[in-house]
Amino acid sequence: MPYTYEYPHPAVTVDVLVFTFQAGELKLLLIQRGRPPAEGMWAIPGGFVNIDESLKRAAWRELNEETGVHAAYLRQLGAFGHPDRDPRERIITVAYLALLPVDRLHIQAGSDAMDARLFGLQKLPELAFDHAKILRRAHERLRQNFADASTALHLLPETFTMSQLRRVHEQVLGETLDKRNFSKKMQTAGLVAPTGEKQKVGAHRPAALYRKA
Amino acid sequence: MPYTYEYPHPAVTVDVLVFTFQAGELKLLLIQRGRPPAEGMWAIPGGFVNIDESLKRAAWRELNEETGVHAAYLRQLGAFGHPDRDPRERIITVAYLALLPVDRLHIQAGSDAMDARLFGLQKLPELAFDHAKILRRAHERLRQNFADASTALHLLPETFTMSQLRRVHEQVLGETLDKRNFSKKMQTAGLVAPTGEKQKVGAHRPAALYRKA
DNA sequence: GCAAAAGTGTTTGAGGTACACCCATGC
DNA sequence: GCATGGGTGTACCTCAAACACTTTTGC
Repeated sequence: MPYTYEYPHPAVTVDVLVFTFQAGELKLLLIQRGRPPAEGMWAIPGGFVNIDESLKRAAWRELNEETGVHAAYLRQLGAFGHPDRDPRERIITVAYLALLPVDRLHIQAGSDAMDARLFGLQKLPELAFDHAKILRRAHERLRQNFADASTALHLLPETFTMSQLRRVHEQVLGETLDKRNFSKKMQTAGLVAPTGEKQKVGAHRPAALYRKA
Repeated sequence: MPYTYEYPHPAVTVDVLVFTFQAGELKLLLIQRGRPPAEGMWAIPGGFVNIDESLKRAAWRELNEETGVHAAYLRQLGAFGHPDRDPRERIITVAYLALLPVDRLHIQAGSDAMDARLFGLQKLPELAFDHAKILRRAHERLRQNFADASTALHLLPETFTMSQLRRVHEQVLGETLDKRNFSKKMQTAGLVAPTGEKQKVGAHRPAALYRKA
């Protein structure tokens, strides 16, 4: 108990919103809390920032602990610090946004979690603390970041079909996009290159595969 | 000395980047530090977050202490938390971006400042701590926010000329803009309305005044 | 009258949007 | 053969960009 200060200090955590794209849906990684407060509730994964660790480094550590991932699109979303957002003590959290392809993601429930799962954004459980607010801000931010169309590529595997890429955009923007216009735009923008391969799934014409250009 | 914790806690501050537009230039409010560390150096105004105060509220308090202003455009820029960014102890700061018209700004050097002044962005002194880094991020963010052309209006007084508005944009974007195209865009976007008044200054044709529409 | 900033229209090109039919496959 | 999603081209329109001369004022 040796850490003493002249003035009260808040605790600082990082929370990482891990988004990926699976089964035609944009999904978010949540953990089920294994201890109080909010035990049993679903929450955005995160943890305390070590005293000699940068915020970004703490975010990488948390991301790695939950997913095994070392490299990904990782951006700071912002700080959330309402005085009563956590019942234990004053906790300020810095939220990060991570985008990564589902095939690189190996979900591991951290030591203080009962479970960890991906949830479609339309099928989310009730979230602990102020995490619903953080998620709303993340979603707004995603929409902004998708103005740069290359952002979506971080959510997909090495190769992907044009429909998959289009569905990522559609789900983030919350509107449907024209197939022809979308494909034209991606190609003339030089964002994707055809691999020459095709992907056969289901009772329909195979789809051409593309890679990030 | 009564504040003890089981684990070390960082201190948390808010810093407020106050931008305004004066004498044809985009300016930033800086304070000259009146005590160590970095005594005598110029810095972005800020201070510690009270333990029962939200981040936003702390930012408003700091803004008000330095400028007397209660209402302004105030947005969170982000958190900066390198472990060695302050020599005293681990301090994480949450930076805010404020835009306000110069005629509402009443600069008051806070209690721990020797001086407070506006600086043109091209004529900045060397900044304390990691404040140059924070400023770079603020400038990037300003450029992004100016994609919404109405943002610039927060920097100008109630009435203004088209040239003033154009110069705000030019300085944030770092490029010159075509007079005719700019004026057309502002008016067809419905962002400004002519007041009917004119402003006579200097040996040239008077400029029409506009207000926010 | 001259210097200094304000004011004003037209043309062009690029990119975004709307829109409908045939193709390859599995069952 | 039929259901399913994949793939393709054209016409239109909107908006951004380029561009030069006249006007009003103070000195």
